[in-house]
Amino acid sequence: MFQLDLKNGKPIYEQVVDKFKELIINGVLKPDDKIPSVRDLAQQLTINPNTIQKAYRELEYQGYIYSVQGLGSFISHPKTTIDHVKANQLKEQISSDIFELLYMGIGTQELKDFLSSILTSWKGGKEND
Amino acid sequence: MFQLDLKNGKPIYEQVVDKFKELIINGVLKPDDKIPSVRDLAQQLTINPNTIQKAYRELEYQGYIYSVQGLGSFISHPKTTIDHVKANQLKEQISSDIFELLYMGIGTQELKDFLSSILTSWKGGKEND
DNA sequence: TAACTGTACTAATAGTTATAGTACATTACA
DNA sequence: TGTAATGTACTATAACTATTAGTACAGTTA
Repeated sequence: MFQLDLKNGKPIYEQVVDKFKELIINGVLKPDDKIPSVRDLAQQLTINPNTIQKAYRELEYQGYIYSVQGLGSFISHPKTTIDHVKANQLKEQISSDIFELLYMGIGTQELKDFLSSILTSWKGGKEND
Repeated sequence: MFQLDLKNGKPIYEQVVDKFKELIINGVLKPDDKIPSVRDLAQQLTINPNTIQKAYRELEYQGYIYSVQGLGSFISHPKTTIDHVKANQLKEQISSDIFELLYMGIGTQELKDFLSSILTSWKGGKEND
């Protein structure tokens, strides 16, 4: 399903969480899609099942998947209400990253073009709904 | 000089690093400004000097400060060349954060306005050079 | 010399991460 | 019914990280 970088410094379960979030946000995984079982994915990635379980628990806590005993784990439906606390955290992160880029000397026009290209490339799986 | 959140989950030395980076990037601290000694800042924040030392070592490694034995630690002059590896890492982080905001349901126009306001507010201490 | 500075260690403690193993409840299906 | 697969919840252990504590040394200033 995807690759891991075990020498990344970043905890394995966080890498799993991030990968799934990326696939969900980019529309590769769609609502009610089934994801591999804890034991299967652990075997595929040759890591311990507990590590996957921790990742799935975190993904469920963050609202990206839901799990049903005996059935498996599945992609959640997007929320209809915005979590403003989380949104503001993301905004602050974006803000400080942009400031750091500007401090490093990136051109204002280059930065604008980069941000425009992100907005343009946003499809997010909405087109197939 | 600033406040710490000891119950943040984030390591203390990383919080110190981030705070200094913020002050430097926003132009509050200017090149060759002296920052508190390892022992002084540790006393101010009531934490261990080794934690501050680790933060300063990291800041020096990242190029934000320079230290001179017997003299103290000071704000570095901005680099004249862009670190493209670091710039690309920042771009990827910005990109995924923006996608996450869009996935959460933030309006495209609201996002554009937010990004514009960041660019507008960029002064970064260049005006007093 | 005395006081301050950064730097480099060792050691101990607490917390986190990952692995290993076990057990139990729920679901689907033959 | 029974079996296999699933999620879930534990305990235990080892390795690593973060933090504190203490000591020591070298360079700078007055």
